[in-house]
Amino acid sequence: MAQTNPPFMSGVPELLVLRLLARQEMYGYEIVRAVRLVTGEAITLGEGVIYPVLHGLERSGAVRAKRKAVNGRTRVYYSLTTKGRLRFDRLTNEWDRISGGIHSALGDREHANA
Amino acid sequence: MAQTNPPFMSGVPELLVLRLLARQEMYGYEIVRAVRLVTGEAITLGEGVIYPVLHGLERSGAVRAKRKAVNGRTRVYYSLTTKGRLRFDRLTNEWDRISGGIHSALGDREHANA
DNA sequence: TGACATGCCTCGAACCACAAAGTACGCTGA
DNA sequence: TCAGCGTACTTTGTGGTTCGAGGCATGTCA
Repeated sequence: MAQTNPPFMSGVPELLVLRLLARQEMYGYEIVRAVRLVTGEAITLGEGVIYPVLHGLERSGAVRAKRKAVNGRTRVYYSLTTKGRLRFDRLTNEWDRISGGIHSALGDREHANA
Repeated sequence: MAQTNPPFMSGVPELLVLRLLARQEMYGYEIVRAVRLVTGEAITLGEGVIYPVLHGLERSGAVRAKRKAVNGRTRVYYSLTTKGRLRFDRLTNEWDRISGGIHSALGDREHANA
């Protein structure tokens, strides 16, 4: 049912969340919409994906949570810690390595029609 | 132990196998070494990854297997079917979409240091 | 005889992305 | 007053997938 493990998406939610939080602190619902924006509509992540990622990152000390009351509503703002910054750098390198490798492999696509 | 679900690797083995077989027929062990080569050492896939992928692709009709005796050893050569060709095209589009989205999101990395 | 490369295969574990649904609040309009 | 909608956070269950380790067999070379 849940079309799980779609191709090429492992690790991507975490990378995108870290990327957004590297720029500025944000809250979950905001991140959900921001992901669509910054990826040019190419990637959409539901709340069921974002919140667990956020909680996992907080548990591992990569982000810090701060509750704020806005319009009588409570929002949980997340910001990157030094540890999160490191994790983001490491993940980015990893992404560059993998996507670079695949780019090489896909290479000259016109020659693929053997 | 088995460091499963490494970031950014879901769907990648299948894509690479299809890519190699789109060029020419190959056997499992050969594919293992070829992956290292065509990705510029960026990606290494063990036999424990390649063989299950091959079997899955065969089961779904994307590749055809042909046994050949070479030097008294039996090799199983795999070649792409029309169905496999379609699957490869679809996966490639998917890869372009996702990697493009991430590229946009990562965008100007110097501005990431908020 | 032993060691090593080739070649195919299986197994179990852990991880994690996802959809769906549930809770709750505040605003607006009828 | 009540319905409906957008915001905001959360939990649950599922299942697909990669991965390391290792088993088995053959051929070659020393």
